[in-house]
Amino acid sequence: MSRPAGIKAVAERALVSVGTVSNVLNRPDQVAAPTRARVEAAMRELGFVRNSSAGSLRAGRSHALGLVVLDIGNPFFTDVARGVEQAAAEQGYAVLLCNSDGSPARQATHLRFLEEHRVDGVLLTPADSDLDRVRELEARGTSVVLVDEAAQPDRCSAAVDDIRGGQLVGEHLLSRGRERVAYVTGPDSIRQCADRGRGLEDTGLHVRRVEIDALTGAAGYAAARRVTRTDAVFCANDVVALGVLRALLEQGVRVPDDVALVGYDDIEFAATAAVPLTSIRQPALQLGRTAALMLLDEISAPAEHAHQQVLFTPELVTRRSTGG
Amino acid sequence: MSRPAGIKAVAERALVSVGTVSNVLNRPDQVAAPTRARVEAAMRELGFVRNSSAGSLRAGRSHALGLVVLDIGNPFFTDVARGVEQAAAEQGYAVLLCNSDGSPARQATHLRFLEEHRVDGVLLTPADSDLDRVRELEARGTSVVLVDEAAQPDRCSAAVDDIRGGQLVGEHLLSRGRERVAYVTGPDSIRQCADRGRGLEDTGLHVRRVEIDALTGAAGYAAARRVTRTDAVFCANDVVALGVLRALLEQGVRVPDDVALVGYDDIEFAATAAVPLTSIRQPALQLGRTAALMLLDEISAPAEHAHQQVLFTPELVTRRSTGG
DNA sequence: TCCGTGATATGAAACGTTTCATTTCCTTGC
DNA sequence: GCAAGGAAATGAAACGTTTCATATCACGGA
Repeated sequence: MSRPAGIKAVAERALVSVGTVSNVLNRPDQVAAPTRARVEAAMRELGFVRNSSAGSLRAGRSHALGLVVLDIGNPFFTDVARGVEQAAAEQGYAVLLCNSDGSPARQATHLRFLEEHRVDGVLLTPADSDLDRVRELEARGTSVVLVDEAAQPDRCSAAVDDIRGGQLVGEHLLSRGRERVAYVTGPDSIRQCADRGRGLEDTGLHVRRVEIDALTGAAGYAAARRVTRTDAVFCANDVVALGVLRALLEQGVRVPDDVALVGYDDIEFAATAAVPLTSIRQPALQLGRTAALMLLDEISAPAEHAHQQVLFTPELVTRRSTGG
Repeated sequence: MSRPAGIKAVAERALVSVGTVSNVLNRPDQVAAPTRARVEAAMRELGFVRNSSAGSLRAGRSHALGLVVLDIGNPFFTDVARGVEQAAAEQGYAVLLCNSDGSPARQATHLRFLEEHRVDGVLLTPADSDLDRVRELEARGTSVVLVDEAAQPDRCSAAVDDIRGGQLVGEHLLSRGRERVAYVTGPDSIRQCADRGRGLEDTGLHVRRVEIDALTGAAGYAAARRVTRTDAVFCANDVVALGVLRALLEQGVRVPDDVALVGYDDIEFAATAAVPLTSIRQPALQLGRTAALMLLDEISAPAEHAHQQVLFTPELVTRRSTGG
């Protein structure tokens, strides 16, 4: 299997120099129409496919962005990814999508991979409160924008106010007369979990933490057994909440009569749940879009670029799981 | 911003040749321990990160696979992706994940992107019954394995028997005494949709097709209005079914008393739905794994490789939406 | 003493682009 | 008839690796 036809073979067939073929590829308007037509014909005939390795090696940029999300199984993040891809595509950038599944080790592996591929910038939902690797990445020249995580002034970020989200939940539960709430959440090293809990506690509710090691439906299902003597359960996200819901219903617990239940993210499936789920809506698509636009701005004009920390406001969506 | 340190800078600092540095990277056991240590130290000190563009340019392979899925928003496909990534990682391959969203145009864009990146192979869930682009890809030397789609003997594939899945649904509905079923589905150009419908009709049920243009919850919700005079609804997948379910409940239709409802894929959220959903379970993870293994086998030993068409069998999971 | 051998290390060529200084060829105005 | 200028095309260098034929060295055996 010989190597596929390159720019050189195309040049020979079209009777032009390789420089001209490259120009057809990258600055078509600087090539006379008939020449261009000849080159394009040659490309078609030879089945030419540009080798982007060679291109980015020489050019020093790849026209690709990296996106590392926390959990590709969570519809919230697929929406974020969609937003990123939209914005990137509009400017001719491709997106390499990676899933850390909340593991710092996998995150590190992916960042390394993206850096080896010389992506022009990285969008990261950190799985790790320790941003040293991110700083190293930046030190070597790769721009990083944090997604769903607020940053210091030395970096761009787009996030949603999780503390406020937690408060919204707390206030809502209080208004429904609930006072003893269990908070089913991941480890505090996941900032979203910590902040939502903090917001909840801000409202003065009596909160008991029930920690799980993965934000999955299965983990939520299993954790439901540990939820006792409460009149409300708040889960760090909807996926977990739906797992908890299933367990509660199987145990014969009435929702919301015995226990109110609140999730987070307002994923599509929250509305179709056995008991439609009260949740916190986040502008996922816009979060991704905004983050990508900031990154692209930084990439295209590093000099004039000013770092920005955008903070979106979450929104309470009440449904039957808290009494509708 | 100067370019990051390369193999050459490392070589200078460690007082060895570039060849030796490359050996440390690729054949560490052929380098004497003290030399290797010196080189590794130099790498650390310079913050060396290998440039994979240069590597794959020269080597002719990228140690990366491409995966194009139909719908990243469907948990079924994220499970497939997980299976693929697992298998790939075990053999030191990375996976570039792309989402066609069912659009042939987006699929074509992604295939082009993957080819330009010279991935060593592609896993594809076709958005398009026309496989000409795939054949071109293969003709230029990229192996392709079809996922969730049965192939001819000239290509590997891993799929689940969708006709059988449709039959399972039909038989089940008949056993529950339902006779007039609406099939809410995407265009027949999506083979999964066509086959599941065919299987359903095989059982002799009276089937009325209700076509939607995207397999989303929203489309299902909207389509529910067009479902009339039936005692059962079968949806091409669970995401759609959950949308239909929401609409039915809002309309005051009782499920399953008035209308039985069946989905497909058995995604996690099917079990926690307002009315837990009868569905067809598919071995998503294993599907991805198997496909990836076949692809990797073809890549590593093209000569001995024999194409295989694996067909998994789907499984009916009955829940309350069809009377439990 | 000398040769053969195996373990290490070397250095230059090659991979397929992009870039840019230069050349070639036409137009245009005087 | 000629210079100036612009448009179009050229060709060689460079990007950072991998690979491979070759060089170097130490050691054991004859």
